[in-house]
Amino acid sequence: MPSMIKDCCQSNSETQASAKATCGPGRPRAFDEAEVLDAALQVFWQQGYEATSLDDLTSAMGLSRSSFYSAFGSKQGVFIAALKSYSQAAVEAFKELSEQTSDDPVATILTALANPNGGPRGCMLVNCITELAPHQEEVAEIGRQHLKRIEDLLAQAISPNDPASASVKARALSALAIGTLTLRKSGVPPEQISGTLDAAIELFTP
Amino acid sequence: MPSMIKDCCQSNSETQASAKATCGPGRPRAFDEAEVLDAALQVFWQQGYEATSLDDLTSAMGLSRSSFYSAFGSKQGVFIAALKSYSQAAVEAFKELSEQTSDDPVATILTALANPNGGPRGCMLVNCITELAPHQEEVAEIGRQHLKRIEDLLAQAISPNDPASASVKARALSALAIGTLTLRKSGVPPEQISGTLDAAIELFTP
DNA sequence: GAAATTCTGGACTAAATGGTCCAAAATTTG
DNA sequence: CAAATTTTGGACCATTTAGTCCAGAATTTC
Repeated sequence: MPSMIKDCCQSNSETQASAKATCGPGRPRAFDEAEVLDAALQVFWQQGYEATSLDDLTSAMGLSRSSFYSAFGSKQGVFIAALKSYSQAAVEAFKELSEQTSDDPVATILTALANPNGGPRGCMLVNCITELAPHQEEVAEIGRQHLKRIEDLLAQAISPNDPASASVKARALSALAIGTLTLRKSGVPPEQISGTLDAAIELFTP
Repeated sequence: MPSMIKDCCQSNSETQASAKATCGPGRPRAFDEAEVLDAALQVFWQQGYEATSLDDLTSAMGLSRSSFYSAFGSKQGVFIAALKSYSQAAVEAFKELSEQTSDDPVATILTALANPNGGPRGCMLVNCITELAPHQEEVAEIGRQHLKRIEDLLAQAISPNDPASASVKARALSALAIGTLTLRKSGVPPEQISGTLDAAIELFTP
């Protein structure tokens, strides 16, 4: 029976993935959970869920199969954990962006939405919704929450004093941004996409 | 040496899939190629490429493995054939729609784009671009052509006398429609999506 | 009706899949 | 240093994967 009193370990990342507390005696974890989770994210992002194999994952994460399963339980497990972590980080980044931008925050956010960090891989969550939402309710739910947060951020940017009034417009704009991600994935050159986006922004914000 | 003179068979469908000419003596094909191709399309549409197994396909198409491979060559083979056939049919349908509609053709086309026959499965080509375009250039190319055709149709509807001038607007609108497909897939109720679309149309067509 | 030709079903293969398990090594606390 | 505890690597498993192959049935032309 461990004492459970001392404040535990270096678990600063607080992902809700593994319930295992690595306290007391015994060999400590040799990997940083947030780090390997991000590695898994990159692979899923690049290849999609079905096309990613266990070997792809473990080798990218630098984990043995045992460590993998003991830490995340299953392929589904890492996937959901990675997806949640992605959503959280992405929303956070957009929030900061909108707070830092003083003039024309709408254009700034839209441009960022349409040119995600992932580059041609697009938005991880949009990809996952397309691939999995119809068959995995949990993914659909994460997707809906994510989209909602993005829309709220946009509404806030459009009309800081009365965000509710801009909700429809915000949704339309986010749909527009999402659509451009598909254009990008199909190989349409970035300049053309930027042009399209600029024209749309002009129409939307008179 | 067959004579090669008589006009061949009942091959009215003209899909570019199988090079096999079923002329001369011998048992004729027991299935309609276009029909089974459509069956394959439905499965791919519902499940995606990776998630669809050979057994899924053959059982949906009502074909034995031998017939399947002799007719289509590979899983990739049917997939590409089905995708091309889908694109052709979809573009044709939109063209007819835009020609039949006299007043507000833009709204009509957009609404149709955002509410595809596939229902919650969305647009087959958008799904495939998201899943495969980054790794399969052929799919990307088919996707680009498809999108281009849709955009041209929209530009024509927006500005019948000078379509070129409306190309950017057309692309923005198609991006908007594509985005709403993702919203739909994530489970956003259709009424909300319609509302969003109506608002956007109003902004775009003053 | 006979020969020719093609389709059909099912058995088969080799590889890859997600997941399990255990002995050994490593690192902690006391 | 010793005991306790946990990670680790790799072997292992049953299942599924896309794709091949062949003997027999079916249907054509002549």
